Amino acid sequence: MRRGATNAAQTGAPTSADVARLAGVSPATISLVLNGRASKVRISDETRDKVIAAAAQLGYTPNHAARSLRQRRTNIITFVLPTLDNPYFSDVVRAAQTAAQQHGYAVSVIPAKTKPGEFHALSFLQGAAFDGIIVAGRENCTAPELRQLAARGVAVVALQEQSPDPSIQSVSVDLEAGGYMATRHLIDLGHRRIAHVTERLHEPGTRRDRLDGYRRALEEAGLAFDPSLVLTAENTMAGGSKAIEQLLGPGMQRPTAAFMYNDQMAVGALHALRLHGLSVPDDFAIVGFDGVAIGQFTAPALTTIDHPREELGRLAIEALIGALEKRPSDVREHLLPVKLIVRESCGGGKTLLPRRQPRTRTR
Amino acid sequence: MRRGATNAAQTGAPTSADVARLAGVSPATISLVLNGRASKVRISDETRDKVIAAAAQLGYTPNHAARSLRQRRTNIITFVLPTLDNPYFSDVVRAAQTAAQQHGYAVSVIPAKTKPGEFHALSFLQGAAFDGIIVAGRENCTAPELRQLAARGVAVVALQEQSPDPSIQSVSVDLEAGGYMATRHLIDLGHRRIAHVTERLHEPGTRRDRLDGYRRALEEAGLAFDPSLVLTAENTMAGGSKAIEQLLGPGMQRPTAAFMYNDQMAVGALHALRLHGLSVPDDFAIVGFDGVAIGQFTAPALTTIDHPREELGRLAIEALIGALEKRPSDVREHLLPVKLIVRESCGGGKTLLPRRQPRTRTR
DNA sequence: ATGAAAGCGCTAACAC
DNA sequence: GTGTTAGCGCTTTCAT
Repeated sequence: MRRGATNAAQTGAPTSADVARLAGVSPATISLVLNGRASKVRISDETRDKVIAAAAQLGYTPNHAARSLRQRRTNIITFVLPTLDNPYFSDVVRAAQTAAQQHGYAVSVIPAKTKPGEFHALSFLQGAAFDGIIVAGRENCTAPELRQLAARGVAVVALQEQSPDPSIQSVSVDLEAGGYMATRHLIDLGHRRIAHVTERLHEPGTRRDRLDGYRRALEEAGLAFDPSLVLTAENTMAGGSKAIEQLLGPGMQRPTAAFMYNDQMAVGALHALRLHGLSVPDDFAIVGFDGVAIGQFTAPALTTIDHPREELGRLAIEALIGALEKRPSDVREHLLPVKLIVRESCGGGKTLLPRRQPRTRTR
Repeated sequence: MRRGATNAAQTGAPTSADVARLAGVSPATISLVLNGRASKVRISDETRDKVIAAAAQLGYTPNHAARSLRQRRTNIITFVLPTLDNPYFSDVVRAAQTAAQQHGYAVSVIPAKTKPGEFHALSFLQGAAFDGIIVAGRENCTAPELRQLAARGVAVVALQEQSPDPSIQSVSVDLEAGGYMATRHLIDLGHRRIAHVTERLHEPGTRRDRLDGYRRALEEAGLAFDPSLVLTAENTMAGGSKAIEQLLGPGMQRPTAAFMYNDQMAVGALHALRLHGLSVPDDFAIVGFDGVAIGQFTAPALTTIDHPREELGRLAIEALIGALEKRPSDVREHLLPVKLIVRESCGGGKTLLPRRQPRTRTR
């Protein structure tokens, strides 16, 4: 039996044909009107109003899959994050979402931690239910799947990593400068044994990093680089705490300060120091990295390196949409500046004058 | 000119027809093999291998839009969160993702804060690029769009809220019990003026809440409910901080303890108390709510009400997939228990015995 | 100014 | 066992 009946009975959702029938026009007209192409003087006001009324009456919404199939685009941009734990990305994604919406794109987030050895978490993305993808996390950024996606025409932007593939853009903050500023701040405050706690990563980085800045600052001050002062730990508060435990353990020639991978790990560090009865900043100084909200609420408040997180998100979206809409850009890599925020965890920010101001933006 | 040429040239992605041509079979066979329906003795091993080889050679991946259109399903479940800020959801989503993957679904997250008055942030979801949706946040849960989605056949699960629509399931933790336990704990510790700081929400709740538990505990202890002790604030650390400021302001008959909406706001509370030179727990006690990681790292560590966040995520997915696959369930609402975790922010958890143990799970 | 028709890439029914 | 065919719901020439 041929069924001319409305599809709504089967799926619960009215189709453009349903609307067309109700309005007494063809499906093509529905499309024209609802996509605003009616403005090109093509559809009469009368028809337009009929269509809009019919669509409203039926509660019609275009089928996403059909539209994507036909147009070869989804208007969705996906953000791949290693974890939802870190409020850092919350700020980045929020700004990205705002920017994306202005261009007619929706943003969705997929938490995916690519584990070394295991199959890459990104493989399921191949279906490409999105037009573009912004990837954070070193392991995710270096996944071979990304290059495949790029080869298929999906626009790809890597956060904080540089890809050998020229079609993959990157948007980053200047981690090296941040590492330098953090370490330099501690040196200026008189510290000579300065530890650096970093994230345990299983892929080699592609860009100059916190550690490079740390080394540059030491070198500049004529301090020897001591590998035993560089620890890796899990990127969590507990990880930061453990690293400090280790630093304070027996047999260690204790540092007097630590530059932590991020504010989250710095919170853990403060905790460990407290447990050891050490006062911050009097007995031990801590510098964080990121500038996320929590740093203002710790005791003591965190001195940290602030990232322009909103700008990072906005820029990532703009780079992505540029690529998507084939506006060729000569800029393959965007590098954003960071700035030192002096709070309490290193002490006397206001009394001791730094010898010179590292490059930074000031409000 | 008719083009029989491979589509790969146009989009960068090979189609099933391309694979079929290379393997010397029909597109239907490709589908059969690649979807594992070959196991039904229908395809010869030889053909199967040819197909697999051809697909691998081309790097073929099925087009998501086409497949969704044909099958009327996407295998994607979307999580709508009011914000990515709160690590609470990080735990929930992680567990949900694990559970979903076991059933062959991918999870994506959309941060959407429905603002009262403004148009509902969920409206853009109408396209339904997903099979089911799990919604958190009161404003999101009460959005009329949800009922439309449900009517269209999208499975919907609300977190912490009950919908009048019977097709919308709910998965919640027992907030009322948590409120009771938190308040009761403070009462048992000798507090008589106990404040409650809650989130500023613009929609009426649909379920018994922290506040109800708070009132029940007061009542049971013969303490009068004092509306001036119940404050609303923004659900952030800063919001918690401000609320406490207000409580300590001039002209206030100060409480000696506060039960905070969640751990995040409790962190802000600790900060404000510190600024006022009050010692926690000696001068003022704080109970949090949630049990997120940060509570272990504050000074003092937070006494809190722990939620089974993993179970919440897992259950939400299972309820959703049950609905999706039309396994009818008589359970429309799932209620999960909470438990008190005594740390430092209320003092003497170990010395003072609660008069009776509220219902809770113990590990 | 509008309609007819083709087709995006896939899969489910039905032939053979 | 495998190929043929139809069609999911939409948009987009092209005709009228």
